[in-house]
Amino acid sequence: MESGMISVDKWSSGSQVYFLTHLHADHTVGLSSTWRRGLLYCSRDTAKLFPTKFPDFNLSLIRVVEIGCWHSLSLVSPNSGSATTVYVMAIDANHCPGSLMYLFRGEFGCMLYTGDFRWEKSSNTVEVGRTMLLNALKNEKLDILYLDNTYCNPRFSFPSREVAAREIVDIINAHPEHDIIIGIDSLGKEDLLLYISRTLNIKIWVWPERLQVMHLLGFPDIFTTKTALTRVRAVPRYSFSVETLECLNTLRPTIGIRPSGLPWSMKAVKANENVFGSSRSQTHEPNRDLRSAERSHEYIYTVPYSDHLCFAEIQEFIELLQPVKIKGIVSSLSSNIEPYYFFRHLCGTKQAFWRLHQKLDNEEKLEKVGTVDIKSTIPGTSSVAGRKRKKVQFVNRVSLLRKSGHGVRIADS
DNA sequence: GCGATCAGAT
DNA sequence: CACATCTGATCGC
Repeated sequence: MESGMISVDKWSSGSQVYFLTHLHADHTVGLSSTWRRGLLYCSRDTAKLFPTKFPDFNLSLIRVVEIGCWHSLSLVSPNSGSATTVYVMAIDANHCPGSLMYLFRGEFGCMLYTGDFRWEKSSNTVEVGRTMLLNALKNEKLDILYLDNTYCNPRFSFPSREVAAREIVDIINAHPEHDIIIGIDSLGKEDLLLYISRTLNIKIWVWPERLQVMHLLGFPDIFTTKTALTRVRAVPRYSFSVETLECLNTLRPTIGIRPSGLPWSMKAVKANENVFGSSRSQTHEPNRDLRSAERSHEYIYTVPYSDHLCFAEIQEFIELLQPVKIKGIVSSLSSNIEPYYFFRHLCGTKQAFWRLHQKLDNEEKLEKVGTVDIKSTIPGTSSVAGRKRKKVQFVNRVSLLRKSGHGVRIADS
């Protein structure tokens, strides 16, 4: 029977209340202007932006969750059918404007749903979030951690956004006579644009809808839709291509910058090929020596500016919280796998629990993550050939899982 | 005809 | 190869 209490980033029916971590499109699949399944909890910034994405949404269904304090929800226990109270605290997820993680406490125990997040040592937001989490958990164990496992593989090593932003400014400074275009999405990377603007004392062009988002979020007046005012333009990522750059270069010398992308993963694969063999005694620091910006094309620079945490940050986060159990919130075709594949040894209590489940998980993994590159993660694992045979036959199932997207229903009966 | 869902491209 | 998003096709009402 499907009768849950709480859904996070999941919009099929059957829950009493619904939580949204942030407003990126892949987390709102199933939400629409005609929503009427129940109350929707989100951050203040997310609530502000809501009407731009869902114009006719019934705003009386939205509840703003303030960061850093416990809120109580009166719900019905799916087990007993009687009233029960659930407590929730929101923490800044440091992913995009308005993004939150949610810490829940109730009859089901204590669980944290991170949503997409970044966890940089150097970040003040992270420092605040760390304190909030530790205070909120105090002497209580975290039963389940729903984790952003987007980059949960040692191959994913990249610098803080602060470092990446400096690299981008360096690239711009190295092209004083060029126009610059930067590919961004409809939400996110605002801090990068602010940093560029402040450092170079220059305005940033954005497209009109994006300017409206900036205004709604209360960013300083450094964004403009007037092309003549600046040589730096932030453009929708989908309109950013080799063809675009080649076309622009027939008019004016122009370079494109892509914050995020693949070169760091390719390099990291080479650099870390054997890393897992010794990784249990070794920490994975973000690679500071590697010059990470890469010229992937005559006019295009790709810089590892990521709004998701890297592998080393995942490790730190798990060591901090020592959850009993971890579940990844992202399923991917090939390059990441279930977090406890790497971090089982860092989980709280109940080693027997893990031993028991490891066998099941290994079998399950073949089905869920059929195309994972075993060689680059655990060299020398036996029966690799057997796993590879499974690879093809599970591709369809993996892609189904992938389409199912993010989100979870908590405390199903 | 419209929204929801999916496949494919970027 | 990753993410997040757009376009266009298809499905269901």
